[in-house]
Amino acid sequence: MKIHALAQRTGLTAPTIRFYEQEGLLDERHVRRSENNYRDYSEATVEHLLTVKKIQAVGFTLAELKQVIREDEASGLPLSRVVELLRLKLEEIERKKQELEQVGAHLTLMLAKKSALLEAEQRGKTAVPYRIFT
Amino acid sequence: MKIHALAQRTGLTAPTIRFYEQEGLLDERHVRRSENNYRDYSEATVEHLLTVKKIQAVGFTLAELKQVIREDEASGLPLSRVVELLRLKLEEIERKKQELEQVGAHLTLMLAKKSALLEAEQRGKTAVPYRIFT
DNA sequence: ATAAACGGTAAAGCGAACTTGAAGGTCAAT
DNA sequence: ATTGACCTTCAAGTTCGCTTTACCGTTTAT
Repeated sequence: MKIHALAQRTGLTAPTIRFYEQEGLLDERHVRRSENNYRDYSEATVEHLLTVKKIQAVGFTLAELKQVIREDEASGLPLSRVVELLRLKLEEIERKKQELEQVGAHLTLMLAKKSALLEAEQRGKTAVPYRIFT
Repeated sequence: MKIHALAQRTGLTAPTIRFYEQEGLLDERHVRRSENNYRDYSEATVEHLLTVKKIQAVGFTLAELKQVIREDEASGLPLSRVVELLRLKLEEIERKKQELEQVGAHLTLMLAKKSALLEAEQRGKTAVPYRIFT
């Protein structure tokens, strides 16, 4: 399978796949070349890249992914380690969510204040002095 | 007030303040120079930068901020416009939160599956074949 | 035979928000 | 007078995940 076919199958683009290779997200067996120096992929690579996409989709960065792949190549990545990594990432996501919640709450407050002010202004027809965003 | 003092007061660094100036986040009256060509700031700039920080903290980018500052300089930024901007940003934050929620849900599922597998493995003492992260 | 479609490489660009580095001028204290 | 702290500018580097550009070789179809 040549690179554009693989791209089709995985929903990535050819440059992205080359970039992933360069970044070490594909190990030796996924980087075979045919006579003409074209990259030649197997079904296994389709699987591999789909897995990469999944892991990325749940919030892992490419650097973390690379690390995981290397750990797996080296020692087979025990299940307990996978569970640990998932737990850590889940905590990270939760933290981010909370941050957003706080920002949202803050924004909601600001909005309420400004809306009230706006209504007062419209009712009283007199411009109320205020600061932008405070 | 010289730049490091301002940095102290605002919790920013001097390079960041210079960068903000360069990016147009400080208008003329915040960019005075004294004899020796050192930047010389007033209390008003402390206020201004703290406001910038606040707006940034609720999710506006520097580019958006710059835009807001320019609108305000030009036409005084009507309250109705501020309300509109806040509303839009709040929607954006909500969207991001939902994304994180979906990712979190997905991660939770993966974690549950792997945890179950891990327990089975420990109980049965026989390594269960599995794929990392699937 | 030739043109389109595909493959290859290397390097640069993007956007966001800064940080860091190089190379120098100024000021306060000893 | 000299050290060290602080100021200046301009340019380049950082991180992330790609995309784009430029330029070249190969294969396939007509």
